[in-house]
Amino acid sequence: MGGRSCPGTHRNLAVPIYGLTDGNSFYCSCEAAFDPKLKGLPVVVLSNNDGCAIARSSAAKALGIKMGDPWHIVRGKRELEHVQWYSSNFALYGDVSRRVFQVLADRVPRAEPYSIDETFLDLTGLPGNLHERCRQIREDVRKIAKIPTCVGWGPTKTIAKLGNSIAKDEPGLEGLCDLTDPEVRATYATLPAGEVWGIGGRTTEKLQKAGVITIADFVRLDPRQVRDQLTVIGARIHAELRGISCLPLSLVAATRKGIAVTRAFGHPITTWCELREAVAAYATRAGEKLRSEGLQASHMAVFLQTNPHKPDEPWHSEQRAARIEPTSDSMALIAEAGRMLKPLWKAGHRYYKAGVILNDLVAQADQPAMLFATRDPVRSASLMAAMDSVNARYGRGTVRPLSTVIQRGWSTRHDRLSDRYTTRLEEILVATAW
DNA sequence: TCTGGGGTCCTAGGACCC
DNA sequence: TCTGGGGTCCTAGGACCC
Repeated sequence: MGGRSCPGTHRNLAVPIYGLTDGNSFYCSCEAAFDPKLKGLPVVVLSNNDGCAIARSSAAKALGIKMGDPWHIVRGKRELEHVQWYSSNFALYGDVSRRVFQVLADRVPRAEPYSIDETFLDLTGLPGNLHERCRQIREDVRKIAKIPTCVGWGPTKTIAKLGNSIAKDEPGLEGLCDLTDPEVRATYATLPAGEVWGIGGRTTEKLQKAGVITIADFVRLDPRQVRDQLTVIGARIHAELRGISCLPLSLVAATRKGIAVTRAFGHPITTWCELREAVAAYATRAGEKLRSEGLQASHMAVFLQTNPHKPDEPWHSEQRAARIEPTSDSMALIAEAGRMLKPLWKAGHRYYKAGVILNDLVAQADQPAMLFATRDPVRSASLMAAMDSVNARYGRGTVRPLSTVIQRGWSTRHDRLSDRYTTRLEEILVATAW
């Protein structure tokens, strides 16, 4: 990696220093934060449907459990009997994430949340010993939010990110890695280029064919060549590794560009009836997400896939997309999704996964009709929580569970479809002509 | 031999990230 | 039997317009 660039132009300005903190095995650490006896044990957090491992504690990693391992295979192994496994609880992880961010934001001039477990920090011009400062921040997060982290820092975000991953891999560094010094960076330039943030599998392959193996090899390339072969994205990474900051800290939370609700069914679906029910539920959920953020969507895509893990069965993946009237009304979304899905569905296929994706989001014009659609006879906690959040936003009683409505014989406020609450999915499907 | 060309909008698809 | 669910950004190419 090269030295710092552009010296002297802004002699009066301090050299920028970016930090990156990252929660170790974040989801597992969240579970352990609420159940301290998990500390040090092999813990695994599973994806939706408990399909595969999406987080492993270090003890679980040591047992050889990999990211994305299908749980039905791993579970059967005798030597893994004592692994503690959890279904994912994203509401919990979101809460912990906000707490961690608050601790960080209170301790640096500027902080940018990057992902559920990562935060970029502005460490520019801080007085005193930076290493000691980062050590203290890390300690505070562990004490207050109960989450172990690593911190890396350097002159650009990409270098900070690299520092963070080095801090994670080298126990001797005690979770801290300072890459502000070009000479220190040079000692890590023998790492594979694929370790760099933004250089994924495809790019690594491409680079290898050109004889580029290590970070040092990559940095040595001619910038124009990088721009030609790897587009502006590659060019930015290349510059950042040479100490030229191209990715500024952004303090305004980016407005969301899209909303996706996609899911594997858990078992193959063959009938139109089952399929429409699943996709109607996704569209309903997508509408809830829109409304909870005060947004409307004016573009929708729907897709349908068979199982990609069955090489002997033919694989189909079909998608349809179209502009729609701006809406956040679940009813309208269900109707649109149905219209798009119908020509995609074919009898005889064993469908594995489907999804509804909303794009071109705009601020909501006015309040849409509320819809509470579920076949679930159980009032699950997540359902009640979703209902509460709608009511908190639009006023008490805007939505209620179906059972309450029936029980009390209420004739309730209307929606666009009929003169009473439409809460049963079957009715919605009939009414929207699926 | 040589088919206008540039701008803009839209979509699909690729690549990467957590 | 059972294999994640979200996101972002960029590019190429077609349609359309002048």
